[in-house]
Amino acid sequence: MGIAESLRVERAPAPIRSRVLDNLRQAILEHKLAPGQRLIERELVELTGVSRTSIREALRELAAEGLVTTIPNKGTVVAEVSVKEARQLYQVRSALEGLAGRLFVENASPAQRRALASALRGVERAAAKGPAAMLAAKDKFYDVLFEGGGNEALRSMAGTLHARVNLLRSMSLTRPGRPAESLAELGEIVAAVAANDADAAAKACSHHAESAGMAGFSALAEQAGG
Amino acid sequence: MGIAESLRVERAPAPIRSRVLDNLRQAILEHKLAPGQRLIERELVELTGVSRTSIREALRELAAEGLVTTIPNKGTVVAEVSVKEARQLYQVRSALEGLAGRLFVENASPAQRRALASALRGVERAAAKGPAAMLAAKDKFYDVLFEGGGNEALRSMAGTLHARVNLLRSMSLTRPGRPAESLAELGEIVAAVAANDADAAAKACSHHAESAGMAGFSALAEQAGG
DNA sequence: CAGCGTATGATCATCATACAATGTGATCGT
DNA sequence: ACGATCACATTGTATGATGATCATACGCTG
Repeated sequence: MGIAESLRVERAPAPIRSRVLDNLRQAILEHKLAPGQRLIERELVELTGVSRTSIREALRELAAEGLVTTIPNKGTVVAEVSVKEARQLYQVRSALEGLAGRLFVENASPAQRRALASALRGVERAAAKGPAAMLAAKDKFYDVLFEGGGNEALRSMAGTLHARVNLLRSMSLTRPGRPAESLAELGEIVAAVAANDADAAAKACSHHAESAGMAGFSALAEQAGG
Repeated sequence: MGIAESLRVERAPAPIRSRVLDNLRQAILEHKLAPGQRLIERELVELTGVSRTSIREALRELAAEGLVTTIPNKGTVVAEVSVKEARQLYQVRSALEGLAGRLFVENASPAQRRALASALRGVERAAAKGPAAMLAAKDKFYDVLFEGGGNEALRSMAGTLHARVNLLRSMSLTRPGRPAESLAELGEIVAAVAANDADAAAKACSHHAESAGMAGFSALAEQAGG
């Protein structure tokens, strides 16, 4: 690290509202706040210790991200994602991940390619430890993938998309056989990257996203049906 | 229209902040507010006649949409899109429009297919009237396209993306020969739709977006270079 | 004149408070 | 049981105050 970076004082005392925003977002993603749950401003004020102004501004941003829904004069609730909406979100996600795969092949550095292979091994190891660990490892895999593609806009859009489908996925990888299938699909991605085949990588990424969506839906259907 | 729709009273007294939001968004898209221009809260208060509270909340949403940039303790400016960012945005857009084309073939009703062909003829007519008219007609074309695909999430993401690249495109169709080229590409989309070939439609849509991006960039390069 | 420190003004960030508008549920009289 | 009415909770908007941060101008010193 050069002296310029080492001396740079972090220009981000992190405005309160963005810390509130981060906390709320995380709480939603971790399902500490369940979809449909009301977010009453006064309660948030008490919980966080910040003023209503800041709370409201944070809520506006969450609303723009699609993580909460605001009903005028009624209030704000954690967004609920219908199955239909989730299907749409997965379609979009599939398209974006296809692009991510292509860009990775086209732009990733050798180190990033190694990191992707390494992340795959991480997922393999995590697969044994249960769904939660595997999800975390997959997030890491995707981090590397999007990072290597070098497209910030893509990464951020995929991120908000991921957050939104996450509202629904409590059941993604709970189907027997799905983890192994998922692993195989990730393997194909890495293989396509190794072969430097952008089209194949795009297809593999897109296919994986689609297939993950399908798995979630059939789990959902079973749950609803049973 | 069924009785349910005909009796539905429009539940939307339109909170002030969302009207402010709409107005600001439109002003930005119409380049009445230029990229880089500062948006000073006090001035916005005076211009709009609403309180700072509402202004700030609207600005937070615009920031989440990527249309403005907020620098802590400094202020809010209309977002500036660098060429690099625009390239990334066009890549994403291309992927999304590819999906849109595929979904249209898969889901659009006969009426919507006719509307698409009709929209194409509208673009042809508008092409003679200059770039502005053609842009408007193309927006209409895309409206039909996304509508027919039936994916709301896709539509809305494409919308915000469109808004963001719009920050940069004053020169998209000003290149000689580009309008004709653009028309031909739209024609291919419609042809693929007529042939019910989802893959071809996806490719045609994606190609058109990509090619529009390229045209914009070379125009930009000329401008910078000359 | 270059460099430094200070004064000053503009603007944002946050907060506390107030009041109006709206929706919700309880109460009450019949 | 039914409808009107009232009370309460919550959001929507406005206002004023205070502190923080940044940009700029100014003046001092060597």
